Amino acid sequence: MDSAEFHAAVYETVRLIPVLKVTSYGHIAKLIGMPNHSRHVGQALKFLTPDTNPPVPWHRVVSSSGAISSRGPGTAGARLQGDALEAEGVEVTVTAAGERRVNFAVCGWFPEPGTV
DNA sequence: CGCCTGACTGTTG
DNA sequence: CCAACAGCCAGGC
Repeated sequence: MDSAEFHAAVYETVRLIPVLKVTSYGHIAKLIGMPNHSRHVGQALKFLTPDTNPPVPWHRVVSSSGAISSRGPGTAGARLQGDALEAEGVEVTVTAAGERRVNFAVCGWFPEPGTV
């Protein structure tokens, strides 16, 4: 699988995430058969732009702990992701440190590979 | 070929 | 809950 196929696989999988559900980078990696490529899932997602077509609901992908990883300077990206999730009706918790996280117990989506 | 980086993860104390 | 560590691997230099 080359880089382009990897990206495509990640995008396809992310589009499978139901509304009001979120999952983790690591799980996306497992679903596409590459359990050790969690970092590259993030790399594939950052390659996306608001104009990407068809659209990919990347905001439904967070770290394994449910926290939204801050990328780049400040919390701009994480804030936008949190807003996008809230806009869809997902419960987003904001800690005292301003860190955004989602409640996996309520909206976690972790199907076993092969069952999707 | 080696070294560093990163939208990561799991274990340990 | 948080910090430190140790794996992980493609991509840029």
